[in-house]
Amino acid sequence: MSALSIGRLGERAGVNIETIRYYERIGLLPEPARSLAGYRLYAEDHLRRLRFIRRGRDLGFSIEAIRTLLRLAEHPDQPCADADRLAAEHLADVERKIEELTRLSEELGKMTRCCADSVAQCRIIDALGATEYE
Amino acid sequence: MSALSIGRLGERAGVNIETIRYYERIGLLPEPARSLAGYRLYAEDHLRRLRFIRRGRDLGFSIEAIRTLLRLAEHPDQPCADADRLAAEHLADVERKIEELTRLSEELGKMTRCCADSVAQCRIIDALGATEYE
DNA sequence: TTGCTCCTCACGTCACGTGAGGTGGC
DNA sequence: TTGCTCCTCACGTCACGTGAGGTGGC
Repeated sequence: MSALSIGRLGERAGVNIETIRYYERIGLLPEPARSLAGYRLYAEDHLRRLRFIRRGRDLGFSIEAIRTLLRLAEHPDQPCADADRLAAEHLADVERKIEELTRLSEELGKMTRCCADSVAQCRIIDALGATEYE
Repeated sequence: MSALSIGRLGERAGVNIETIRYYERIGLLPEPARSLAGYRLYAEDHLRRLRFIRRGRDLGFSIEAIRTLLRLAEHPDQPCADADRLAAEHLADVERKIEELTRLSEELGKMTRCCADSVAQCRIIDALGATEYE
């Protein structure tokens, strides 16, 4: 059971060192023990928790959502309606964003690969209202 | 040709007042004339420019991209290859983001509406690695 | 001694929005 | 006088990343 340095922890979890310190500052990751020189010494449980956080971030959950999910994960006997609701809300957000971006890419698609040769005939500048300039 | 107050300008362009002052600070919108009391007095050209900026933002262009597009719009005689490239790059960004979010929504879709009743069997917590906790 | 890891603290990022505290105009 | 608009300036947002200046460990 050797302790992990912050560098090793970051490597194993795929998380930047400063990000780990940031998670500690905001109370997402518990403060680890320290060596005599003041180096952080992490246990296996820190690694599990940090990986949990990272997967949550990869899935696009906010820090506050992850905070809630971590609390839930610590109480396996409780109902998981909260987790279900968090995930459903997040999914709805993601789907809304996809719709928005799809509309956007259609707009942009109309504009690109257009240009005759000069800005005066440019559909991009045109779409932004540049024809009102002279 | 009456001048517009910042409030009227914001209304007509659909832009928040503080955002207008921010655009002025970063040099995106030229400094307007001032009344004796120090109130900003905008001309029609400011309105056109601000609408151009707003449409660009609505299309998801960065401030720096808009800065370039504005410069291009002021030179209608020049080739518009730069505008074309900016729009194409932006479109590629948007499409990449759509793909990412689509993958993400598929992941989330697998997780939601799952829960038997307790966190112990929760697919959401499970997916985040909570089973490694006990 | 060298080079690496670690430490803290402050500031930067992006594009704004909010809030404090005050003044001018009808 | 009232209420509205405007003014400046500083700080907050989100989730970090970077950089300064320094120290410990092999």
